[in-house]
Amino acid sequence: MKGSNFSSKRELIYSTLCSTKTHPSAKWVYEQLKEDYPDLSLGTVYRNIALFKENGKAVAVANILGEERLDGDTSAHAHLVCKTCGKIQDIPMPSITQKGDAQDFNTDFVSVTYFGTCKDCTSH
Amino acid sequence: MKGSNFSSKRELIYSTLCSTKTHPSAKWVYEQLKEDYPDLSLGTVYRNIALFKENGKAVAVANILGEERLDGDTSAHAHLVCKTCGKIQDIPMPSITQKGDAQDFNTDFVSVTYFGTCKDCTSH
DNA sequence: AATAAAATCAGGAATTATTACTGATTTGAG
DNA sequence: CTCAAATCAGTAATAATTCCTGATTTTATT
Repeated sequence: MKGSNFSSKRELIYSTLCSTKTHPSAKWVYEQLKEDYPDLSLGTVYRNIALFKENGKAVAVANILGEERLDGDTSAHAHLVCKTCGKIQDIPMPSITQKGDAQDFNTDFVSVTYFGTCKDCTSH
Repeated sequence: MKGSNFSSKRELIYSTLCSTKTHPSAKWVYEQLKEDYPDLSLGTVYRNIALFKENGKAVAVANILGEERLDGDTSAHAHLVCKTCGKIQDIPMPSITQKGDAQDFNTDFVSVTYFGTCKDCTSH
């Protein structure tokens, strides 16, 4: 079954994704690792991240400045996204009312994101 | 000033974006228009949609199946996104608690999105 | 209406994020 | 140890999006 085998590269990619609060892009993960693991391929990073998303081990936060930004922390929390510098911060998940009835929709994941401008980009 | 001039193409693109509840991609908008306006360019659609986003006249809902999906309705509402077929539905905006204090963050827009599987994709 | 400057456009090239393919390597089960 | 399945590197291919240039349209001003 896909994604069930052990894979040292997969563990590397996952731990790197989870090692930061910056909500990185796939390319960032690749760049962090390629120094120490020069035989790592960008394609492998993309493929494994796709697996993580399928298996609910990672989520896409937003597409910022053309790059999909990821979060290996799938616990309930919301995000602040600065449109100017692209910085993404975690904040506690606000409590939200139920989305009415079932709506004939099977929800896997709720995303709450505040788009705006961070302090640094406001003051400068 | 950019985006302030009248432009017949811009109006076309905007009205097409607002004419549907399907939350289309830029390419979809282009394809709707190119029949009747064969001298419309895809680049023009992208450029104008970028202006709409800058000016708060449109928002990106999510990147689904590799395409950025848009909404010309910027009134407060939430979305149901089917990961399987890519369909996006509007639902009323749930009431959410404040995001704590100001957090030193100037919020322009709050996005609430439920990712999951729609009825059609669940039953089949 | 005529004109000039600014804004916008088409068309296509260029960029870039992401995916697909292939043959080699690694892993897991017997 | 051996074989099949999973995974990988490397690279080619794809596709979304942006950039560039010269032409057209719009706006402001006569």
